[in-house]
Amino acid sequence: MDILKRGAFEIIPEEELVKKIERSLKKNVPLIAKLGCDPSRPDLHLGHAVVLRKLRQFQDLGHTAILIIGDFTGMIGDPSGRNKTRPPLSLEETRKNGESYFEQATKVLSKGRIQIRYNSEWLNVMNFADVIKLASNYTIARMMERDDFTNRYKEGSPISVHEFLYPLAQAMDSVAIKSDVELGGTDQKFNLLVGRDIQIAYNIEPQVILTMPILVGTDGVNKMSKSLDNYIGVTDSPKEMYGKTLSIPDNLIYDYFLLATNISSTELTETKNFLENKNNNPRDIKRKLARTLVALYHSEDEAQKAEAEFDSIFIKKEIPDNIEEYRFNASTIKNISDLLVETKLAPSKSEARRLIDQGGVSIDSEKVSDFNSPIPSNSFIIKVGKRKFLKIVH
RNA sequence: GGGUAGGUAGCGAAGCGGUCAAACGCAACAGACUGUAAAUCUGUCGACCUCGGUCUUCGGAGGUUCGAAUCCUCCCCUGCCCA
Repeated sequence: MDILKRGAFEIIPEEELVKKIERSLKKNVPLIAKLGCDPSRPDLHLGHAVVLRKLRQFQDLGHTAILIIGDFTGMIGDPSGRNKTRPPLSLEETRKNGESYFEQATKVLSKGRIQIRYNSEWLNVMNFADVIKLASNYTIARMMERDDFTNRYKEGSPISVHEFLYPLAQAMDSVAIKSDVELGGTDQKFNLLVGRDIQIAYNIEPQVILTMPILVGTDGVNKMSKSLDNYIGVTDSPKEMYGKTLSIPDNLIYDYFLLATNISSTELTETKNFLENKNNNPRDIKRKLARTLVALYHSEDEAQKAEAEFDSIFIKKEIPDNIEEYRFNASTIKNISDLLVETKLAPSKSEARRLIDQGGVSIDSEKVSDFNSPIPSNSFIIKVGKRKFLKIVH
């Protein structure tokens, strides 16, 4: 129970979870822990990992984890935290994303004691009468309790009727798999609670809900999300992961240790003390955080390398060793600005010119001053901005 | 169904016949600085070329005009009020 409570924001109701666990131990029947995944954005980041890691703990305690891939609900789009209607996706798209989601999720989850279910399995076969029956179990007033709906309504921005169906559809997932516990971020609280109510309406023992805090993104302000580009992806390269971690504001260090790593509670306390002592440089502990994260998703070895590379590029301002290579094709590329566009280092020629004008481009450590400069005839390394390198090979 | 207010660059939001590629804010990008890819400051931020220009944009399609994001017509989308 202590393990499960670590980092958790809320468990509703906690006593019920205790009872379920006791019963499970006595009868030797594992609990069913549910986690719904939104396959509309298939790239997982540390924010998703917070909940996945909690699910992993359930697995480690011998319970069954069920990942619900919302291939069907993905067509609706979760309105949580949104101020806009989401563009709907096709079933095929959500399927495909679901597969990649699973692949990434197993970086955190154990492959044993896990089930994957696609919710189109039961949602796609419901007919209109079934939907009406489902919808009759919930009221508009209760739907409107949700902040995002209320806000959008007050602001006068559109809310489509089908968006009301989202929490209900998600609740049907809980009915279908008879979940004992459902995990989610605090922003999912409403949806998870609807699941409880709908389970009761369908005469199923209601699930306990366990919410995890939302991980703040690298900008230190908003929740971590791909669309805000303040995320650290679970598939990010060691280099990226390390660098992004160092860019988080100092006040997030503790939360990241708590929510995104496995360090022991004694280490957590040490971290806290370290940060509270004004004589310490937070950078030191942040470097440890970055190493820990890289080690978790890659390896200890990679973590060391990433750190060494980071130091060499940003502290000593050297050029990294292993740079991506690009095979140069002389027929279409005449000058530097063409090259920037061709290699996607710049989105357009105007942009390429701007970069050069502003001194953002260099070749073998020499600033490029003229966008019409010819391409050197031997291989060279081109650098754009602070951290984009590309080796051009003839 | 009726009334009314709107749809402008990635987002928010000015503009309401020429001086508008379109103020301003945010985001983004580059530079300086820094332990950092943070903060701050400076610059850039439709496309294309010889930097002086050229071309395509302001929900969509037509029209008026020497000239339209700005006026007119029709259509599509959204909010609000009334039924």
